[in-house]
Amino acid sequence: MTKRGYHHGNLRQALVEAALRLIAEKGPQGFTLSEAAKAADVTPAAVYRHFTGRDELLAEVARQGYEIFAALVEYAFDGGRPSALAAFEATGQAYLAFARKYPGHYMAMFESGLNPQAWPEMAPVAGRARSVLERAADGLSRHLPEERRPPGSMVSAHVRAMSHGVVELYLRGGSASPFPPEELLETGIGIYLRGLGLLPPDR
Amino acid sequence: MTKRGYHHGNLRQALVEAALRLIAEKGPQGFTLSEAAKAADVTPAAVYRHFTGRDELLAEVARQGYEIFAALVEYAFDGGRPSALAAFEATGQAYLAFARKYPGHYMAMFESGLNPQAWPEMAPVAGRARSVLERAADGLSRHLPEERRPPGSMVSAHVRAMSHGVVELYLRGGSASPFPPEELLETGIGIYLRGLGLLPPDR
DNA sequence: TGTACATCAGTGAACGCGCGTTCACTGATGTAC
DNA sequence: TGTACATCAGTGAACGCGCGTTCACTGATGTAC
Repeated sequence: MTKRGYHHGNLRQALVEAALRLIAEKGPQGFTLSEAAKAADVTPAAVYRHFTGRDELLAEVARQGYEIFAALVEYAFDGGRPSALAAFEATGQAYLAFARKYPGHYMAMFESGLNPQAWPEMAPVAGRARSVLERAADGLSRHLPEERRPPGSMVSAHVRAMSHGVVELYLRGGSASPFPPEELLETGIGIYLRGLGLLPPDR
Repeated sequence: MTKRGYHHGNLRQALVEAALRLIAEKGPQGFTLSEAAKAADVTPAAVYRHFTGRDELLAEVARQGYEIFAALVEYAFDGGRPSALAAFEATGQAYLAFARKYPGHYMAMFESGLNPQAWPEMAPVAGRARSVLERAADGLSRHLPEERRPPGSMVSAHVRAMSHGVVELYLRGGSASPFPPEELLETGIGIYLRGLGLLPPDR
């Protein structure tokens, strides 16, 4: 079933995976084309058979990350059990779990500084994940009285911001905190949803 | 009043300021000692009269950033008007304003990946800003009934996470949002404080 | 099945570049008398 | 005020390194007959 190509086999994907490991280790800025090539047991020049250069390889890593992330989020909401609210509450945790489980993808997506719009293959995939989150948030806020119903795009931006902040400061970074990142995020989002009126005011 | 040194004047600070501009332009990873030297009209080797190397220069930039940030936060809370709550609400905005006004400092502090603990001159200053925020949060949560009173260190971590997330995703990053970062953060923190019970449930 | 040929993935050497860092030096500044 | 000397901030050249990228090539694989 594994169709081997001419020489190496599937060098393209092997390079992506090597890059993934390197990015997770040293960050997206520390990742180099040459090292990725070496890790795939290949000359740097060979990379140019599959990518136009360093940046396109990095962009492909990010693109695959968005693919995985979008699938994850879609699945979480399609099977939104026991309730849409509970599923949405889990969003932040999904974000955090993704950052833990796919650090290379996460860094390429959110810490590399590359602009999704500049890579035509990446933009639509990135948009998909975002739109799922927004629709879920829209669905939720419909339970609120109209006069204090923030748009779904705002709610999902809030949750995304807090999740990303926790990842960068307390999962990744040196910022010490007496609380594990998961707890920090769970409590933070809980308080936020209570503030929205989606959870009862007392415990 | 401006005491000129031997040749250049105050090269040490001139280098810090050159670095600041470069970091703001290209990020902390893109900043190089050689370019900073050139921007200060000096040979790269001259840098070694004032710093042990590239990383120490970067660390000094971050240290000065923490100094400014700590002063800013301290001032905001000492004159906490019209109320401690209002002052605390403004915390996030102060964070965001700092990121806008001092982008080079901000990046050196939070995006360079350097560990404050590794730089003895930096750690205490970094700790000062954090402790002010925590004490302010502690003061606030004392208004809450004991059974739902999260520790100040948790509340300030939540606010810090959301602020940082907004900066990275919506101020800095390419993530488009229909809302300006300031609005996103103000609404986010408002909802959060409402969830804490520090603001009335309705508008 | 066997042979001649076309394709093209990966090689190996080379390029120009900018990096951080070192070192012996030089010459402007500060100081002692 | 003038002179001899000490200091030390900044110079200029050099280093070894790894980077991304290019190019003519080679030889394993696929294909036509």
